[in-house]
Amino acid sequence: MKYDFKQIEKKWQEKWEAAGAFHAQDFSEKPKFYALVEFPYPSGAGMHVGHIKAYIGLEVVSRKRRMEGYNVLFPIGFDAFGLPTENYAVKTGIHPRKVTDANIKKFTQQLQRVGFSLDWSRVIDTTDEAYYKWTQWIFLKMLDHGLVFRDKALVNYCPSCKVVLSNEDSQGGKCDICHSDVVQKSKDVWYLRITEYADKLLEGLEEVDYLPNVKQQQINWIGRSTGAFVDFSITDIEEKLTVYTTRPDTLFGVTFMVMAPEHPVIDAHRNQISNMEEIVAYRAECAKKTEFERTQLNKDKTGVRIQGLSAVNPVNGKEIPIYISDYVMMGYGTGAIMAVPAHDQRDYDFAKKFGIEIIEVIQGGDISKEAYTGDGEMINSGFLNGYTNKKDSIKEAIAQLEKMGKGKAGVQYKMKDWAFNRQRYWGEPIPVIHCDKCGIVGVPYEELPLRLPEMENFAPGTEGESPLAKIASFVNCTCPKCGGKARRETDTMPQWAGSSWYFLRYMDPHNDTCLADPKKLAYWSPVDWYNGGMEHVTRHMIYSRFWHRFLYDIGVVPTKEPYAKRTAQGLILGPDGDKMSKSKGNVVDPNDVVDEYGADVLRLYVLFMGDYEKAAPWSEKSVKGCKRFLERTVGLMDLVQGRGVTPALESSFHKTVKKVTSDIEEMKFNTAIAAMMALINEIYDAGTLTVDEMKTFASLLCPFAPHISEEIWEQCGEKDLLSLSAWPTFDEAKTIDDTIEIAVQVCGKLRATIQIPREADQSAVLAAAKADSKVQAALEGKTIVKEIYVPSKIVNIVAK
RNA sequence: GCCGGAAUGGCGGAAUAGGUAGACGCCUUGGACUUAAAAUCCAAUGCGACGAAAGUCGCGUACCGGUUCGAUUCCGGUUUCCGGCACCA
Repeated sequence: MKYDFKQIEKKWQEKWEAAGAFHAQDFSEKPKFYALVEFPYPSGAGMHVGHIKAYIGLEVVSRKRRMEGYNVLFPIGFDAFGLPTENYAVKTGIHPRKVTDANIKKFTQQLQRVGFSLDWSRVIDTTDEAYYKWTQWIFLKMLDHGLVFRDKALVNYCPSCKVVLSNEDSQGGKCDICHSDVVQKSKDVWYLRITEYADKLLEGLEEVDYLPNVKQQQINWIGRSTGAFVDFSITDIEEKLTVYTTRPDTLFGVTFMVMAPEHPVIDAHRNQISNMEEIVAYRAECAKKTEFERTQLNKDKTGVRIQGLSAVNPVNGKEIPIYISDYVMMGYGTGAIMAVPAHDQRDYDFAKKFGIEIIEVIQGGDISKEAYTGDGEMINSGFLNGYTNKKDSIKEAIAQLEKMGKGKAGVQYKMKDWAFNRQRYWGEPIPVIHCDKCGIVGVPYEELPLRLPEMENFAPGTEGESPLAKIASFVNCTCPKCGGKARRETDTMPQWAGSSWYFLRYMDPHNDTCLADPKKLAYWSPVDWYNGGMEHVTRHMIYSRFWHRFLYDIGVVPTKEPYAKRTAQGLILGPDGDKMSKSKGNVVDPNDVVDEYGADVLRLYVLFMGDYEKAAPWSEKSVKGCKRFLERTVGLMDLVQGRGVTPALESSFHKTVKKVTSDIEEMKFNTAIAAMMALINEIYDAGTLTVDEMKTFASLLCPFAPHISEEIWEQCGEKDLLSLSAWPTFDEAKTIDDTIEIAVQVCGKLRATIQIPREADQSAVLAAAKADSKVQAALEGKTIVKEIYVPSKIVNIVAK
């Protein structure tokens, strides 16, 4: 038999398609299995091999599960709204719709050439109005439930892209898209109240099976901390200054307070402040710095004392100064802190610079050198003196504060509300109308989808306005409530919107009366296994978990959590060991590999190159090794004779079936393939195998290299598709050898290996070990002190 | 700085409820086939020393130390690298 991969791969892809082999059945009698991979953004560059790696893991699992009798849903779609396409449209004048369609076509063709067992009847496209109708619907539901609000805020603004960016999109002070410097700008911003779901998102993690580091990253992202809100009175004014602290027990060590420069208390009491000019100047200085600069310059503390206002420590009545400094953020806690320089390094640095008193309240460090943040006995602390346990002292401090009416226990999160608008064309229009009389009014549900209007110039307006603002017919409308003249919102939703619920749409992709039929949602939910990149485990996963939990709360979806299990694949690095990127020119195109070696070789190599969860560099040489393996597999056909079992191979077959079966479930694809390679080497040594063994081998190989496996299956006389046939089984008893090899050590050093019957007892094994000539040589002239036998593993004889 | 994860031959990587380190593949070397090359097949292949050879001995899982009959695996410390968060009070 010849290995003509081009002809074989085309043949089987057509047969699978004609048979609808991979279409999921709604409401089948079989157990369901929903495998989800992160749908791609269809960029103009097409897919690279990293995409293949991201999908191939669950592709193998899905193919195996189908053979095991599951009703498998393994869908794909396209997350097609987004800036790169729009930027391309601005540059070339080609409509994003056309660009998107062309890119989707290219991605589809690439995916199909690799032979993925995806259900192509359920493809979704987030830019399809039949899809984004429901994205808008969910937004309106959130608006109805008070989870949407609008606020003027300093936002991250990219002067080059002319868009407002979320904190997540502007990390490191650089725009995620064009990498130019981000500046601060005051804007009206739409927010989703994700912070209201912080505890639910945290609790939900307890019931899901995510990789431990994925869970940990989400916990850190949400950033829950417990502590207390403490009220400080301010001299001569009524208002109190409330701070948040995780260590209320250090209150006796408070020697000053710090507010964020923009704190509203300052403006409210400007008349009492004698150095307002100095404060205004400092504010101007801070505004010039981007958030990135603010956080980078964390060594050198700057600030200004507010002259005319001072605070009173609620536990000891001491009057203390108040400063403003940009090391305190308006966006976390209350925008003001109580400073405990003896036990917080930032406060310590500030106190040293401004010559403020430092009072030690926890023993154990040397506060002449640095702040002490460890544990120890409380001192100089009135009613808290003598406490040595942090938990107890905090508890006592809160109890006392509550008694005095000066404070209460509280919780804070690092996670912020989700800025949910972009001034861009290629996104879902936010379905909201501004009415002078009625305020913000949602577009009526029956008017959805609110379509993206046609236009020709996609360049954003100046000052970060959306291109949609230029279309009068879109902007001008009537208020659905009062019927008066009104203006339509012109901002669109961020890239993350469409991907926050796409996994639900796959369950019922063509429904036009609801986002998905509740019966189908009930059948398929939740996603059994979700695989994707580590870069998406915080933003995308937390956003989508938030949307899903909201939909659960309003009775739309049947489960609290969308994803039962989450894994992540490692990157494929370029042949040079660097991250693949267009600019470095080290990108490997899957089409090139398929052309030269075939889809089965590509699939096998991506799985074999290393631990699936770790990064590994591409190696063309090693690709050839996988090709050899498939050629040797084809070559087995020449050795086939007879039926039944080849005695010399029987145990090896059972062992390999066992190993491949369990390795796939653990995503240890590399060792599964290694086991099949080892088996094939054994078969060549034996020089013969039966048709039945050949078929078993093809079945095992099918999830990895399905085209050649189907071909072999057919050549063995089978009429039905191997992809829909049964997964091989093994007999545990036949994986156990009668004769086992035991290593014999003398004083911990390996001296010999002996063959013994499995059931041999300890004395027989030790006798055999001592009878070995090499062991005897090592024991020569020594007396045996101790003999250790670990059944079926090792003998160690200790001698002096 | 904080939170995760990792470090094993020339290379990608196997093996951890403590038990023969280096499976499988790549590279390399020798041989077979061939007019020749490619492909294929067979053999060798952690490092070092001795030996004509069969072989023998020693050293080896980032580094230092510990527990143990026995440590890549467990414990303490150090270094380096990768990922995430970062003035979060």
